[in-house]
Amino acid sequence: MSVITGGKLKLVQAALKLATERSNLTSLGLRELAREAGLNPNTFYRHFKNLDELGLQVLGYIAGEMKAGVRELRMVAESSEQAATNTVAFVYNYFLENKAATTVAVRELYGPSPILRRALEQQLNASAREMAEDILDRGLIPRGLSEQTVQEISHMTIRYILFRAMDYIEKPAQREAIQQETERFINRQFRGALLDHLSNDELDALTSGLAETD
Amino acid sequence: MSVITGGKLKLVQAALKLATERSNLTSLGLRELAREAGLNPNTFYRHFKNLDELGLQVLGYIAGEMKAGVRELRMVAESSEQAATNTVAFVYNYFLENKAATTVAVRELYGPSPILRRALEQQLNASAREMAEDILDRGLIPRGLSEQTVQEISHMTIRYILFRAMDYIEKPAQREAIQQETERFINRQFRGALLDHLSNDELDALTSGLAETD
DNA sequence: TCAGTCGGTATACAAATGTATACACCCACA
DNA sequence: TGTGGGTGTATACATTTGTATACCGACTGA
Repeated sequence: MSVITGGKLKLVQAALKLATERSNLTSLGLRELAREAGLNPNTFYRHFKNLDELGLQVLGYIAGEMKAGVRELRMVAESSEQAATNTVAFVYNYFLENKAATTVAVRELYGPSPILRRALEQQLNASAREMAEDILDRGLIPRGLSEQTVQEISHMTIRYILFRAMDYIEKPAQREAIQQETERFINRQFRGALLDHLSNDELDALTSGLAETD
Repeated sequence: MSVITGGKLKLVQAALKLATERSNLTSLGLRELAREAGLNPNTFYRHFKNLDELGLQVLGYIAGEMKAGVRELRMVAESSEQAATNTVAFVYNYFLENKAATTVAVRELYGPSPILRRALEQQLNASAREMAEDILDRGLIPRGLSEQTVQEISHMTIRYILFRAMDYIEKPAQREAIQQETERFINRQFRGALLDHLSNDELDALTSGLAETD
């Protein structure tokens, strides 16, 4: 299970910190890193062959944190009726408490290193599958949606929330609004999907009695 | 109107190229840049005070390209009935033809420089407003949605498409799928919004006759 | 014709970087 | 008891970086 400790942990955490406040993982300097970790530059080589290897370890570290978060998330959701609202709030709060990891993930997802990108994408896909499973198992959504549709929407939602989390983190005044907006996003996706197979005319017929009242 | 030419243009294009293939704008080196542009390092100072200023110019350059694209886009959309499909295809194609600018935009939107981020965000917000206006003016969406709702959905859609464009660019085999998925995304948002003010029970009643058939 | 500005170059230098080599301490284990 | 590996340090060095100063040709306007 090789848990990271000591100087190695210091370096990984330093990387996370520096990548957040200055740039991305792949453009960190070895000496810069050692300085932040309070170690001698050469100590780096005791733990990593090069900077790429460090990057992968950092992602592994992030993945570990995220997994713990998701597990906790499931437990909270389990004990709640108003799943959508509470889950969205919880997810954002989770990102807020893992600001550095979230920032790095967002930046590396479309960053310059193919290795890191692929690793992150798989992580996100796994989360989407899990979310879809969860939704289906617990019957949280309107009836009548195929598994494939739920998966697709989960996939979109995960990505949407991840990016939105950056604004959530950095604009405290808008947190409430972002959270509500995200709930609307999710609801619209699922509800809209119920109407996927309707033509525009059929849609008109169905909704002719409705008009937005606010 | 100060159009960029000569050595300055070479530097801006070099920045775009290097930022795409290696990292982000803010981590470029002055000498690296000059080398790529085939110029003496000190020539940089003839055009820019520092690297931040270069970054802003690059964003301006990108914004210019984007604006031209949007104008062209409007003309295409004008002459089409099936607006959604053609527009989505056109937008992705536009990103494809401006790969470097798109990549840099995605990376800087949540990158380390607040200045660049703010500039980009304003650019995106302007695009969203324009999209919303366009949709409302031309009556492209189901009746019954407030202007505010259309704006919100435009906002979400612009961002969604921008990020999705990265996959579109880099995974040719998936382009068709991404395009269709995006169309579903947009339709679901607008159609789902029609049902915003329904409770879950009302929704059940309305859709009880419907079942996904594919 | 000539002075001035613009875009570009050459040279120089202090600072920072990645890395190699050699040394020091601690702990396990034979 | 000693010996070997894991972790950290000190010193050194070639390379690269940002930037300062000075020089050069072309174009422009008086």
